[in-house]
Amino acid sequence: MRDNDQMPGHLARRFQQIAVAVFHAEVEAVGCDLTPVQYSALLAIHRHPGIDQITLAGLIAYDRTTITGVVDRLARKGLVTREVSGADRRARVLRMTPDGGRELCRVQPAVEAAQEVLLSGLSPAEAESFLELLRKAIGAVDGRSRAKLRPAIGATGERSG
Amino acid sequence: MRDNDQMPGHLARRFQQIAVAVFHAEVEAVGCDLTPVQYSALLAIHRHPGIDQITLAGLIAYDRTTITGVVDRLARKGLVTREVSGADRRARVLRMTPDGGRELCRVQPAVEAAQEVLLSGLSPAEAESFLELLRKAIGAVDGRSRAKLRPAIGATGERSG
DNA sequence: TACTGATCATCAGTATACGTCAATTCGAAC
DNA sequence: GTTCGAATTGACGTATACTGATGATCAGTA
Repeated sequence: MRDNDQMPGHLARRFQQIAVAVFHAEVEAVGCDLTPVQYSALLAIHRHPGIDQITLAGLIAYDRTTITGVVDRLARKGLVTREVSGADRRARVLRMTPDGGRELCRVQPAVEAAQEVLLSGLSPAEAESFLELLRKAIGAVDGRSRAKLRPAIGATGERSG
Repeated sequence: MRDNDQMPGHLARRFQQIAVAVFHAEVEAVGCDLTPVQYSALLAIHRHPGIDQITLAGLIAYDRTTITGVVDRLARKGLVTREVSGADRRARVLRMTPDGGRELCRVQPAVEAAQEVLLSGLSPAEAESFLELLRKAIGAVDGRSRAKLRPAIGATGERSG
């Protein structure tokens, strides 16, 4: 039996745990109240106005049911609007409000700072190599997070909607 | 604004998300019902019989309030026992049951398999380099989260204060 | 004995994450 | 026009994770 620091799964959990804490600290420091997931969603909605929730989930690799709560909280803060689509009344059309735009601009430097803190233990060359390997590792097993889901539904990230 | 691919925080979340899914798949395949966190806790209790919950939390870098629920579920499955310590009536002494030992043995190959799957996109040299950088990055920012890594003081997990 | 501060476990509240199921709606076949 | 399969969303249950608060206990002190 290996030690915990030999287990990529454990290290992944630990790194992500710290990443969330660092994000919270940096974002709070600039007076914003956004979680990492809420930031990702807000950014995606900004880049894809009128997106529906399923497509949004695919874009940032979230579970479909998780998006409901995330969007709910963003809407409650007045950062996005969620309206029934005219073309497809099942779908909810998501748009960023002016308040959402301001919040996104305001939080941006904090997000950048958080990413730098996370890699502060590595030299620039090491950081680059680390991200490269991380992307490579993810790429090889991407789609595994859907392994237990019914196969009929589309893959994460591509819905060409 | 960077793309998600350039954000270590996002990549960390994605990698961890996949790690959990792969773990679940492999563990289910051998007929076990353990989450990654439950496995870590069970292994730590096996290695430190009589450990209390706070020390356990420090060993595997969990939040102290999370441990309550994790141990609760392990106890409900009959894999560990939780009794009030004779020396310190605030503390709960944790021990693995024979059933817990059997479950741990049975799940071990699945856990190993999951770790291999996670790194399947990397060559052995790359995998080693990746884990090295991951450990280094974590080491530099460890302590930023509420759940800090704290090595056990005594061999059996006694913390004397 | 009583007070004080620290420690251990737990609970309430919030948020992420996933699976299952139900309700609604859409598109297409009948 | 109604029925049927598919798709979108939401509700509910379970698990992890952290903040803040509380109760119980321990150790030290007056």
